[in-house]
Amino acid sequence: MTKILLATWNINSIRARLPVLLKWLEINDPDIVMLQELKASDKDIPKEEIENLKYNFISKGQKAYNGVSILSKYPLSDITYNLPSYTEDSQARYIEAWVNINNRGLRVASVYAPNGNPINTEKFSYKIKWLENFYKHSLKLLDYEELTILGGDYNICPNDIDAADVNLIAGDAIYQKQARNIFKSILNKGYNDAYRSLNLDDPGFTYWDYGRSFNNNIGVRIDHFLLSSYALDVCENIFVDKVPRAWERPSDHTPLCLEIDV
DNA sequence: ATGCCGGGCGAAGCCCGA
Repeated sequence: MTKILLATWNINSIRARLPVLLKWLEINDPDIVMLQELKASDKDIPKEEIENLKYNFISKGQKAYNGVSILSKYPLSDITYNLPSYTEDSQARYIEAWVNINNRGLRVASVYAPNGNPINTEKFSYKIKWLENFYKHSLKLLDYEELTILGGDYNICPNDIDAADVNLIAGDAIYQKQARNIFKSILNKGYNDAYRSLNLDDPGFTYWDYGRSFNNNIGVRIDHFLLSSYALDVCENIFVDKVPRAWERPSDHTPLCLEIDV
């Protein structure tokens, strides 16, 4: 058996966050990392520094906004650079790959769902359209009957326990029923919200606004690992690493970590 | 409880994030 540590992290600019990212990688030595919000085109991503830490690095970058990547100590293949169900999407929000681990493996994706604010605008309808297409593709992946791990910033706060104060986000796109219902549909079709499957009581916040929110613990749980049942079966542990959120020049998100034994 | 932070772009002020 091989123990694998995975993480998903919205780093809010890979260039501004490079020192924090490299420090975190060196301390924790994760095997697979899904990053979101790189805010850089592929040519502007400092991938050599990451590859120097013995990672295979793939990305779908975009100038100024969005951008997703996967880091892996194991070989990556069968790479998909967008949602096959939404190839006309102009924003870099999805990358998927097969990870070969000792001639077995798992399928992973780095997911960055749209923010969707303000509601009652085309930004929110785009969020819903994107999520519907993600839903469609995620169902297709279930047919493969693989260890499937879809990690990312879903920009969805699934339930009341996932927010410090629901009154603060009542009008926010992350808390709208339309978006939350799509998330629930994905779970109803067979995916597991890994954090909530294993932690019934801890809120598990992964995001705190810049300013005083982190010190006051006014957070939300919007970053998630969605697992096929085969992946949940090999899941050993899942936890939020709040440490880098307290470092200098942090991202407003902190890593969500998952340990599996395959 | 809004962008007052923070980042990108591009060279001031606007777009974006949740």
